[in-house]
Amino acid sequence: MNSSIIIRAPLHVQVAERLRLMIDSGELEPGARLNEIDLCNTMGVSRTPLREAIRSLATEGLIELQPNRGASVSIISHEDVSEILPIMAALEGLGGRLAASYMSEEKIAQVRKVHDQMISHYQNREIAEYFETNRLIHELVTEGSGSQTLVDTINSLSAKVRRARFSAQMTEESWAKAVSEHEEIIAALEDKDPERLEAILIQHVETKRVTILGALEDKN
Amino acid sequence: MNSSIIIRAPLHVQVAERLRLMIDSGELEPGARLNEIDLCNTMGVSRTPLREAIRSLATEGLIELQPNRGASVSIISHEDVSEILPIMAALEGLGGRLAASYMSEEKIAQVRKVHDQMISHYQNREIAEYFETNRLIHELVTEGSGSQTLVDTINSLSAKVRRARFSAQMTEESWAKAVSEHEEIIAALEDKDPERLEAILIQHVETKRVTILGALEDKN
DNA sequence: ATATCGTATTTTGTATGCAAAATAAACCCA
DNA sequence: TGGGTTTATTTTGCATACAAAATACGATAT
Repeated sequence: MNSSIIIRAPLHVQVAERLRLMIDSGELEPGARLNEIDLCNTMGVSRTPLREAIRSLATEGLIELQPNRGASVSIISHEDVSEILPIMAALEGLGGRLAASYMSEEKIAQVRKVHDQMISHYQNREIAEYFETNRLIHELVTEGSGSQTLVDTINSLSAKVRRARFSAQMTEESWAKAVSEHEEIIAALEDKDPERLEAILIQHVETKRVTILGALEDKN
Repeated sequence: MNSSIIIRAPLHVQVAERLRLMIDSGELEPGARLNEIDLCNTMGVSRTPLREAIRSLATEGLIELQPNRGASVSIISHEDVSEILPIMAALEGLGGRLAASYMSEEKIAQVRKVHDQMISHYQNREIAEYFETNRLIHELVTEGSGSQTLVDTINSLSAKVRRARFSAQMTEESWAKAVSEHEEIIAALEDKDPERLEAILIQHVETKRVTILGALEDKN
């Protein structure tokens, strides 16, 4: 029996991943039209799997479909951010509350490790690495809730605001605030204090909301 | 200028709607395999739009995809319900909190009207009508939050548990409890008391969780 | 009778072709 | 020259055709 078979994902899945990456990285900017033939050429696939991938991303909300007029990268508005972040706050809060109760010691230690890395990235002003470790912490905490549905739901919302790409314009002040909140997060987690962790996470997302909206203001 | 042009939705959208209905109604049972050719014949469309629709429902989570092995209606497990309902509780709670603050008098009056209808359906033991008005009340309240994203997110989660189809097995007791909670919901809404409405809605979803899990127990 | 191997059939995955709609271009006429 | 209409081109929507994988079937041997 051979367990080293290479299972390659269906093309439409690969294409979807790649499109997600292109949108996430900004290679495909918000509002950009997706020309099927162009994308087929650059990806080396036919229109069928591409179109299937586009349909997927459309139901995820990353792309918008206009009948007979093709697809375009959906634009994240001021209002969208104002709607999405309170929802994320409630969900991250729920995740934290559950995580504080159910997370294993090993998992908590792992979060602590990533937390310390993040702090060091903060001190060295390595913004990309900071954001990645930051994201990872939130993911680990949410995973600690033990609810995959919760992880998925938050991820799906997070993917929409991620494209707002506010990190570059983060002020020294808001950055410091976010870091200090993270100190509280790790403390509440290690103390296994559900209510406190929930409250901090909700506050933390609120801080993020203000930061993002500030960044969007400046741009528009 | 002619505003009476018939804009027909793309086939893949129509097909997706129909599939959703078939899943919702139980015509396609959980676990049922979706044979593309059969479905094409019954719907009178080609495989292309059908497959696009299937991809959509898969990202919605109503359908599961197995590479080279087709799609099947995803099965809602005990664990899924236990994961989804706490999330819905948090979100309905958030929606209620916002609705109590921002909902217009007219909207509140509309909810009251549907509420009274629901009570009368309860008294007449018209279970289907009861569930429909019940669903509508929750939708109206959530809409009252003013957040379309919230409505969509809750709907997407709701769609997954709806298929658990526990209504038939609802006990007289749990039904009475749900109704009495609804009395509190409408009261808190008319009093414009955000905290109370949030608390009741969270409790209400908890009641629902217990009821559904009870029904699933009996079946399996 | 059953297990296994090989073949046939079905079913899914991907590419291509054709029709309809939308967009761009050319043209005409005031 | 500018507005509007007609024609050409591009682009999307849908159907079909072909390839690859999976499943079902049957024959053979034990």
